Amino acid sequence: MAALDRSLISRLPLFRELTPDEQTELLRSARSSRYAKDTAIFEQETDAHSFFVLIAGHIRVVRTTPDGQQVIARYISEGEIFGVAAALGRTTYPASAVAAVDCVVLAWANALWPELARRFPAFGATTYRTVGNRLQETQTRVMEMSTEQVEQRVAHALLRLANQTGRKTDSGIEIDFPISRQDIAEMTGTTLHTVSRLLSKWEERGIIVSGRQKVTVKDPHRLVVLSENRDKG
Amino acid sequence: MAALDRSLISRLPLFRELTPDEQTELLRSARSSRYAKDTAIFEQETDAHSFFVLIAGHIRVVRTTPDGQQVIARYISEGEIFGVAAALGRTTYPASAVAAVDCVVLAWANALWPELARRFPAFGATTYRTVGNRLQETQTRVMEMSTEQVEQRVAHALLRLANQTGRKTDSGIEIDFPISRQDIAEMTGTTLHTVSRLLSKWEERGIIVSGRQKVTVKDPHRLVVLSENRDKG
DNA sequence: GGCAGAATTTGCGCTGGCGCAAACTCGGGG
DNA sequence: CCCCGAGTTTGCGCCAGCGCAAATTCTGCC
Repeated sequence: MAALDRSLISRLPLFRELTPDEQTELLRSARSSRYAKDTAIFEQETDAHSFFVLIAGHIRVVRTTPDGQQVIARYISEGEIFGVAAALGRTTYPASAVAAVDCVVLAWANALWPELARRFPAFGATTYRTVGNRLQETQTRVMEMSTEQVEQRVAHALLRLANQTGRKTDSGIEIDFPISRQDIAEMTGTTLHTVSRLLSKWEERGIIVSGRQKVTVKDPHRLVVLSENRDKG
Repeated sequence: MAALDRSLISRLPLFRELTPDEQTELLRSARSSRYAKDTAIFEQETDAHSFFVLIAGHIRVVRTTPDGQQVIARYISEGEIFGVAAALGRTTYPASAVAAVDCVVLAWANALWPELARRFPAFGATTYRTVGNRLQETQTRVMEMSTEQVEQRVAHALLRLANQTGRKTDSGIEIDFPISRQDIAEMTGTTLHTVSRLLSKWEERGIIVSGRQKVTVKDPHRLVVLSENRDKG
């Protein structure tokens, strides 16, 4: 394996508080891998052996129900840490991680976590802050599913995707990885049919443009209105 | 304030890995308070000043939407740590904590967290394990809300309550704090009307008995069947 | 012991969104 | 360049569960 270059991580918030030497040291214990689109980085319920940082690409975190239905827990963007079972004392991964596009990933063996967290406190702290954010986001999602209509939830989901992974184009903010109606349905607790109908309606009104596995938000503001308003359908 | 007795916490899993001396030391930096039923230990969005351990009672963790609707994030039982904003680098509480019955609570100033976590690694590790469990539970709840019918969700919620806080009586497993139909609705994303109808139906069939702010599970097994089965209404 | 208010039950009508099915469209591999 | 299959759109019928409303039953307080 080639030595990993510090430039891989020096720009990422997760590592920014570390000195160059520390960054180099942290990298020395990591291994890097590529994952082709639609391959799994790890699978739900399997023994957690490593934790990861996404260097390039997008990852879909998916939980599968006992009867095989899938729910998308979240998307991971570049620079984010994921699969942090070790930091939370878990022995298995509670979900699967699947490359949404070709990805580059750094991995550390779980056994290294205690030492790394001790040696680089800022790294540990950032990780736990991330966990805290995800817990809150997940609870927010429970709230949305409890109190909002499907239309509001899908609007919220698109806005979140646009913010987190949106790429500005001349026609609007494009979600920069392939995402199907089915994916959006699995993020919002509805069916691909309902998502399709909503996107069609919004496209008619010029709020978005969408194609096969592709959504571009043209008018975020009107989407915000939809996400807040129980009526105004 | 009277000195806190080590017997308060020595039986709790959170502290069991600590030596008696360590337990005493940990207690020295804590303060204990009582909260009457329906009073708040902390409020959503306010500055997080402390983290807590519940010594006696039951606590409801509630999130309120911008338009005032409430969702119950979880119930805290005796011995559990809660309000751990500090450990996750948050500056405000993401939810409110309200005493479901009269409660006794230990509190530590947030500023103490780093030192305590360093000094008592087992304490920190247990806390993070708890956070990990809650994250997973919350994601499970998202899954349930995405894929299950209301009847299944309410059955799941009752089973969870019975397991976590159930008290065995001669007539079944009684949830040992006052819980209204409205509360159950806020846990499962439905309305008190629907909960009431379900409980009535289950009572007719002898699966539960229920009264005002009270539910006793008589036949957990049939409740499990209901929680798993999309039909068999 | 009685009363006011809270919690619960139950009826009824309506509808958002699901399930099913069929048609259509697009993009990539052969 | 054409074909195949995945992804998407759209129509249609139905029903779980919500919203509203009213009646009923507790229960804690005075």
